[in-house]
Amino acid sequence: MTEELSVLHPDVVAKVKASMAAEETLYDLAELFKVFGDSTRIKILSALFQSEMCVGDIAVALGMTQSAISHQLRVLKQAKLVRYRKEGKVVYYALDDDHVKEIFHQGLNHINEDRR
Amino acid sequence: MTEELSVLHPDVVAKVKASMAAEETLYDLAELFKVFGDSTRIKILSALFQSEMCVGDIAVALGMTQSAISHQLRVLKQAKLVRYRKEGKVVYYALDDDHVKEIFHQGLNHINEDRR
DNA sequence: TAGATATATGAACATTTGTTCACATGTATA
DNA sequence: TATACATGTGAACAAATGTTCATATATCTA
Repeated sequence: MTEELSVLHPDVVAKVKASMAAEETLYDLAELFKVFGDSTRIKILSALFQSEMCVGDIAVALGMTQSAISHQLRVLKQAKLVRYRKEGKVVYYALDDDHVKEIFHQGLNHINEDRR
Repeated sequence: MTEELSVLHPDVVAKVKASMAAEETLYDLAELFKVFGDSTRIKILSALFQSEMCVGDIAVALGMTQSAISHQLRVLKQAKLVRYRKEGKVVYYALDDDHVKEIFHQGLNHINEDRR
């Protein structure tokens, strides 16, 4: 960042900078997408698309360790993408809101478009 | 993955596994979101939201190195999130399609919902 | 043609991240 | 109450990732 960069289009740069969302908002947005950007977490979300599930069953469905799933569920929980309810020693996880589904579907749209 | 996991709800697991998208599709989806999951790339996309821009101006607008921007533009290009056109020695980048905007906005919706 | 400018790229380095392993916590049941 | 079971969690390790630095490539202009 120490290099000297000349501005080719000062008007454009000024207008663009003025129109951009707050630094913090963009950071939060990147953090949100980061959560979607892991195949284990995407698989978990995809599974919960169908119905709520407990931790052990998710692990079996994905062929992964209970511990790995639990770690990732924590990430999804912190991002408010999933919610949970306890029933005795079993914990059931479910998608938290419909934004998850919509973000998911928009992503699929883009991917399918690529394959035309 | 060597541990023994018992299935608590065999019916649910079977139904969920049957309903999930193909492994490869979910992998590609995660790869797509991974591209959105970096604040530099999010800022670049956010900037291009307003108008097309050349590499140097993006660097100035974001206060970052030309090299860093160029590296990230390559990632965005590979994911088909941006396209470019050359005009002499200047290269202008722009958003590739509207899915980018929609995914972006869905993400913002989720974030704003969190702040209620 | 030589030099300046805009962009691209490879290697190196530090940081982040996901899984594993071992074990802690909490709950049901014999 | 002791044991089994479901889940959560910290530390360690390997792999992936983003930036920097140096330099390559391409194009314009004096």
